[in-house]
Formats: sequence, structure tokens, C-alpha cells
Amino acid sequence: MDIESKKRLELTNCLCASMRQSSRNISQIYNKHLKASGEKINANQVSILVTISQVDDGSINKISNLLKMERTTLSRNLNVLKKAGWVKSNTGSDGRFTYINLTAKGNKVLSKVFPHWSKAQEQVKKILGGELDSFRKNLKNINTNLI
Amino acid sequence: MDIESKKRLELTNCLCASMRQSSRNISQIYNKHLKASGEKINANQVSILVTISQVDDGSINKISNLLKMERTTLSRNLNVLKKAGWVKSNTGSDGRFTYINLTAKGNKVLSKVFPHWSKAQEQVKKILGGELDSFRKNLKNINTNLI
DNA sequence: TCTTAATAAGTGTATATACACGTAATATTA
DNA sequence: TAATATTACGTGTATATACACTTATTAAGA
Repeated sequence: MDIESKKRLELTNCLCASMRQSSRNISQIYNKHLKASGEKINANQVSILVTISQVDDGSINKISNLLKMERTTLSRNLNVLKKAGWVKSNTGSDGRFTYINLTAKGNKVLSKVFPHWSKAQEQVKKILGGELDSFRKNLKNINTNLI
Repeated sequence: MDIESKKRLELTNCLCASMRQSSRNISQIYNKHLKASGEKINANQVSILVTISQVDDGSINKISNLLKMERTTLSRNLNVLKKAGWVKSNTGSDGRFTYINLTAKGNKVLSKVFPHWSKAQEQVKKILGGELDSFRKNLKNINTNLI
């Protein structure tokens, strides 16, 4: 009746579950450090701001491709960033496009939170130790070859 | 005015962002395979059901510790699983505790989706190739030593 | 025993995620 | 040029996540 112990053992080693767990844990670390900045900002938002800062007049599609983030997910994340005043959007000459850019305030907040982000990054690097490069390569591999 | 390119370069290599990206990508892979099972279930739910199946009368605190998932997050995830009929909860003799168990239906769905979960797992294993073990070790390291 | 801890879990609020579907604008083609 | 297809983006809906706060129950101490 119950799921066999063999299957259960396999399921226990689910890579997706481990991945999600690590993602939650690491996110919490970064967010705790970012909180110390005094700004109401999180790691996900920082990564979106950074990507936007690298592109001039990027469309939502373009930014979402760079972030490998579902377009509609990014779209809703952008609403939060716009409300915070860190991002502005303009309609292009082609009325279908929405061009996304950082505001001066968005640039400022990035500079302000950088040292706190950096502490989080160092903390995670420390835990990975000598495995850092290989771990990075594996993540890149997944993010490139999956789907 | 703009955030300096040196900082920007560092921010571009954010381990949290890479982690979240991988987590999203891998989750989508698993969820696509699980969808083929015909059951309305996702990878996160599978991992919760598996954990519950390993413990008898586990409290919410206990299950959340095993999953390293925030208690309130698990609590809300459990509502979905209860609604689906895969999980039942009982109040213990100590009125503060809620004991969580799988239903027969929950066991059945685990067995049913197992082969589809397995395909997803194989797909990710294939991408990691010889790096699988080291990657697993790194995730475990993060999930053990973080926080 | 009555008051006060401590413990377990729920709720409010906000953000993140993604699939299915809809809409508006531009491009293509008959 | 009018009909159709394509493209870019938004919306509806559902789940996931976590912090701050609250509530209910039991345990401990005066």
C-alpha cells in the first residue's frame, strides 16, 4: 500500500528539492545582510536592478531573457521596483515595447546596498571554499543547458 | 553617478541570483514531467509528501525542520495538500500540536507520479554528468552550514 | 493555585513564480 | 488596402515564500 522504500529513498535525494532548499537558505542569508542596509530591498530585486543597469532601454522580453526569468514574473517584479522609484518604464516608438531603465534613485540604492550584498556573497563563498569555481560552473551549466 | 563598473561586475556574479535561477529552471523541468502524470502536482509538493511519508504523526515544526522550510511556508503549503486530499492533520493530546500524516490517496499519488519524477531527475543528472556527486555535496554543505 | 514562561501553530501582509489566456500594436500577405 | 499573423505585454489564478505579529495551549514558578 505505502510507497515502497526503494522509491522513497530515491525521492529523498531529489535534486529539485535540494536546489529549492539551497535557494531558500541562500536567499535568506542575502536578505538578512541587505536588511542591515536600512533599505527595504531583497536579493532578487538587486539582481534585477543590476541587469537593468547593464542595458539601455531594454524591453521586458530582453530583460527577462537576460535574467532567465519568466516574462510575467519579471513584469510583476518590475511593478514593485517601479513603486519603490528605482525603475521607470517608457513606451517605445513601436507601441508594443516597454523600455525599462534605472532611475537615479535606483542607481543610488544599488551603490548603497553593495557592501551589504558583498558580505553575504563572501559568507557563501566561504562555505563553498575550494568548491566555489566548480559550483559556479555547475550552476552555469544548469542555467545554460536546461530546458 | 552610475554604479561603478567594478561593483557591477561583482554583482553580476551573484551566487544568490544564480542559485535562484537554477532553482527556477530545475523546478520547471520537474513540473513539466510531473504534469505528464495527469496529476495536478508539482515538485515542491512531492518533496513535502515524501517527507511526511517518512514520519509518523510529525508535527508541523518537525516536518518544517526536516524540510528546512519556514514553518509558516510549510503551513500554507500543507493547506493545498489537505485540500487535494493527500494529507490529513489531527490535533494531538497536547492541544498545541498538529500531527500530519499522508492519506491513502497521498500515498497513491506518490506512487503514480514517481516514474515522471524519475525522468526529470535523470534529465538533471545527465546535465550534471560527472559533477553530480560534487554538486550534491555542495548543496548539502550549503543546506547544512548556512544560517 | 494563580500568574507567568514557553511552546506550537495561525494570520496579516508583501513579494516571487508561472501557466493559461487576453489585448493591443505592428507586420505580412492576399 | 483589408484581412490575417506575429509580436509584446498585461491579467486571472494559483502556489510558494517569509517576516512580524497574534492566539491558544501547556509548563513552570511564586
